[in-house]
Amino acid sequence: MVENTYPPKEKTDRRIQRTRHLLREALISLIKEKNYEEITVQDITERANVNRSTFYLHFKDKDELLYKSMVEVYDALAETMLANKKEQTGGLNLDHLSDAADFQHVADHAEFYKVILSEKGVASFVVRVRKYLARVFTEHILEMGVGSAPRFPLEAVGHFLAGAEIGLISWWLENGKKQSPEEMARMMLDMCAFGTYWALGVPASPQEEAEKSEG
Amino acid sequence: MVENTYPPKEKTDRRIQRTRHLLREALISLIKEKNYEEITVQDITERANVNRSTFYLHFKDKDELLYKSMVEVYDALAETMLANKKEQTGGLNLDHLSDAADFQHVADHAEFYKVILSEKGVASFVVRVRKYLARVFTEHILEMGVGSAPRFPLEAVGHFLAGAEIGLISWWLENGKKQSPEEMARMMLDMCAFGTYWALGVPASPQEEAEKSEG
DNA sequence: TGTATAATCAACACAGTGTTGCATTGTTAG
DNA sequence: CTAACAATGCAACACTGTGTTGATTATACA
Repeated sequence: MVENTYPPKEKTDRRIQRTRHLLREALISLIKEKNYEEITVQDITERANVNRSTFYLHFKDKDELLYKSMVEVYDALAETMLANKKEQTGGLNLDHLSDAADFQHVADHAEFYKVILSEKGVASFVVRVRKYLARVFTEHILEMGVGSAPRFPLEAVGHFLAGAEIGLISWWLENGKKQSPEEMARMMLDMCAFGTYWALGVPASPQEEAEKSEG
Repeated sequence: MVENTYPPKEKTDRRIQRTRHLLREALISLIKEKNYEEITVQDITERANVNRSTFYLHFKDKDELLYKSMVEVYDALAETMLANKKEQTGGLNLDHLSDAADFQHVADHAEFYKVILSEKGVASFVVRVRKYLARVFTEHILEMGVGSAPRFPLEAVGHFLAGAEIGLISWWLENGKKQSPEEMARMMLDMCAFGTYWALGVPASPQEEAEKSEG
């Protein structure tokens, strides 16, 4: 009897699991030491203690290895945010935009994100995540029902939020994750909702308050 | 007589200028077509119509070529922001944080930034710019004199702002720079000062307003 | 125009790649 | 437990790109 499941299981053999895991770990471990671009397949297989030809049985090249690792994390992120969205019950508001769930997700994959968001990291992944976040934020803003007169293009706001979140996350990871995911979510939410003047405990300058009430 | 100037002029010879310019342009042009990592020195010299060995008379490898191109832009950015800072006269406020000058700088180097911030771009440059912006923002916040009780670590706010600005810039460039630098600066400033609710023309939710006034 | 020096060209050893055929080992199903 | 077979190890291959060299040609500048 054929199982005919999708995605195909195919990973039953422990050797496959073991090899792929070793290669993945070796790559992550190497990215900590040198730029991704400088890493060779030889380096990876050497560290993984796997024959070089075996590498090619599993991956086309090192990019595919990285890509498949990324997709795994990326899918987990998407899943996290989707699940988070579904449990929303009416009364949508910006709270959702930075529910602790996404910071929790980052914490769960801290090592991966720390490496990949660093100077030694991979541009394509960061940009992809930023675009993904921007899309999610923008869609959510739409569902929230914006007021009669949004002052700026919604997409711009989405990208602003996405960039800001990545900025916060990078700072968080580089400084040893001293805050809890909940604290980080609160930071994100508060700064988005009330602005940075408020976050700093500084009153907005007079002319700006004037502009605000006139607008 | 020895000139002994610093930095050394050395670029008097037109041949040098010409060659380096050709190589730089070739690299930028190639990044538009394929990932930076896939580009070879051969590709670059071929497109620049320069002998491969000539390349090595000027640069150690393609990383150095890119790095020197980056530094040029990066220095220009730093200079822009420093000049901008100096002409501030008392009454510091967040306005400075996104004076149109930096968006103007990006506009002046639009092609470079568009490529380098894209999926095909270079992680190290983006991270470096983000960190630089975060530092500038944080320092400025300090000089501004924060209130007695900043609610979050100042560095976190700095990284939030830096990420947000990069998010906005990326969106701007990807969408064909339809806004003027001044419009972009206004977006950045307003969203930072008043928050995204305000930017969207949506009132903050009641419990948040309560939290705000209690804080 | 003369001279310094930049660019070209051909050739080199060397790194890493991607693939192959065959031997060896480990896993799983029966 | 054992047989079948799938995954891995191993050695060798052609190929591409690198970084350097020495001799030669082209050109900028004074």
